[in-house]
Amino acid sequence: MANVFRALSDPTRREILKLLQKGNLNAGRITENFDMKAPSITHHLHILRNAGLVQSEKKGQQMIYSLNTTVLQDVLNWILELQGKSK
Amino acid sequence: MANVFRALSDPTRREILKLLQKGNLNAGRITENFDMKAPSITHHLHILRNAGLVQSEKKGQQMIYSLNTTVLQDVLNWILELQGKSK
DNA sequence: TAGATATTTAGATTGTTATCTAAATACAGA
DNA sequence: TCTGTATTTAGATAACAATCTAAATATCTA
Repeated sequence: MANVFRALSDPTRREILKLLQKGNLNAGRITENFDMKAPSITHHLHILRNAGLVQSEKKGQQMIYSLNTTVLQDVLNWILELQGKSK
Repeated sequence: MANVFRALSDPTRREILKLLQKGNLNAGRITENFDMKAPSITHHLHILRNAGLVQSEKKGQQMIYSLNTTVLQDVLNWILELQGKSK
């Protein structure tokens, strides 16, 4: 879960997640949304993938990224527990 | 809200919050729980305070820290929204 | 197969963060 | 007022993270 928290701590990565919420995107499309070079986005995607927050699938020469929110459940529970609103 | 995410991204700080959930503590008591020198804990407490996650009150020569979970609501909503379970 | 496009990898640079030691500040009690 | 205790501040160091350029890899299409 530490990986998830660390991944979420960066604003670019949070914005990537928001983009993917609207639908799957390839790396190029994601990059278009930021004032940043492609390798930097690749780096962020790698961290997100490592945290389990996104999944990737190769489709021809493109890499399609999709959101995976299941790992957020732990984070959610952690916060709820801290708030004393659960468990 | 970015400050909150950044504050939560560190494991020591998350543990501090967990400690404070059980009750208010002065800086010394918090420090006892970690294998770390006092100035480092002060540093973490400063970041937590900046994020609004803790409050502090001077009591004699001690500084009493307490948990404030109200700022977690935004984080919670952000996550729920990403999960598509709200808004 | 050659050239174009999409993405990633490698390596460098820069900025940020966590930690430490030493010193400063604030307060309490004799 | 002096001494001890609690906490923070200042400044240094080392590890980590974000970004870039250049190059490598993979795939598509003519």
